[in-house]
Amino acid sequence: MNASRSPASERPNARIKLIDAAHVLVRRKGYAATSVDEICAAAGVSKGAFFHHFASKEALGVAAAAQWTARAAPLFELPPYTKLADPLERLLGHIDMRMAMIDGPAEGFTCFVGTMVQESFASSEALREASGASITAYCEALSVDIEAAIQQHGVSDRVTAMGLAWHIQAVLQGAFVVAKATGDAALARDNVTHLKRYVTMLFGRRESR
Amino acid sequence: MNASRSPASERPNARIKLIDAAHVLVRRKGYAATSVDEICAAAGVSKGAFFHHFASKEALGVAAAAQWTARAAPLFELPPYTKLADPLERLLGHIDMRMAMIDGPAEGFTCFVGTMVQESFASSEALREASGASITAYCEALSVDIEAAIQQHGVSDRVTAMGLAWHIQAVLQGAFVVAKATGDAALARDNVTHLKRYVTMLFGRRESR
DNA sequence: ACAAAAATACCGACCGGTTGGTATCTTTGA
DNA sequence: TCAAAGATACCAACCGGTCGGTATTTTTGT
Repeated sequence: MNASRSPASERPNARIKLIDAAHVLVRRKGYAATSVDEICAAAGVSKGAFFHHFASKEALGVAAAAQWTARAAPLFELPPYTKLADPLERLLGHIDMRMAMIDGPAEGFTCFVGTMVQESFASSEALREASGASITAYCEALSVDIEAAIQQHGVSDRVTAMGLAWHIQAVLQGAFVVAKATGDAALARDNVTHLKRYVTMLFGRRESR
Repeated sequence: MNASRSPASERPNARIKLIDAAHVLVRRKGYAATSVDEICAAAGVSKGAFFHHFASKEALGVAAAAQWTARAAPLFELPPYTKLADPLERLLGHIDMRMAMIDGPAEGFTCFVGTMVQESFASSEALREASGASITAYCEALSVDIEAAIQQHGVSDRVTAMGLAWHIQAVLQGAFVVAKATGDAALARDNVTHLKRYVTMLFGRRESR
């Protein structure tokens, strides 16, 4: 039993630096336009190190998608509103937080896996699957509070927790496209305002403020 | 006065074949991953012809974005629901039509400019601008009926015609991302159902069906 | 009316640079 | 001591783009 052993090859430094660099560069330029050399340069790591840790550029993409999921996890635990008693309040708090994140240049708030899957869904099943898994994990995390809110407040027929979670995800992804196309983060935030209004109306609340 | 003269370099055959091929290939694989050679092969045209009609790959992207706008125009004129008297009914009919279009493989119903702008917004201002213009044109066309519906039916405060048009656009773009990530067009259609429910609620209608 | 001239459409070989990936060597740490 | 981590050098395929040239159509001068 060697306790000093890292659990699953999570020790090395170059590996995580390469993944971080991929997150930055792919969000800015897309997956195909980002070269391995660029990622290495941004990570301050040699090309030999890259192919020591990853069998291919595609393998890096898969690992970066998994890391993206891990990176999103704190969003569901850390913020103050996650301690609220009412699950609907927690959900609306989450939407507010996602809206507040949409600020500055688009490459700073857009979704790594959302960007990557747009380019790879038809050409790489491995990348598509990894991206899909990351997005699905986000929706499943969201659906916990949504399900509780449905139990507590009731909701219109034919609305499921996962269905609404996917809709929230879609509005966010769509807002990112709008931000990229117009260069205007405020326009993207307006979409999330519509989303919040929809959720509020769905659960039969008066519109606040 | 020579009446047989074509108006503005719209005559050649290779040009439109190259743009059509670009629409197909970029929607399937993305802009960066689609090579000029591939586009030429798909169009059945030589590389020399490509660079005769377009100064660069980027110039083709700009032209293809403009053509994408032209291709979308009939959506606002042809369908039967565009003849309805109530602008809200026309709007809901349009949403229904967009939902019905989401079927089969994702490359068949997703948005060329939406895909392209995701990759190019930070690396090519020309492509970003051309894509943004195409999306904006769609929103402006949508906003005509929305504005009329607001006048006729009234709507909650702080909702503008263009703002709602952008939201509709965002939900569609987001639905495309969901379809690509999951490979499930039905999941993408569910998002548009949420959108239709939102619009219906916004205008104070009872939910139909 | 008609040939010369000019413009347009198109071709495919070719270029320098970049791509993802490999082979080999050196360093590090326990 | 020895395997993992990292670096250097290198490769063949492919990239966007150029080039010299031909075929066809349109314009022009008389």
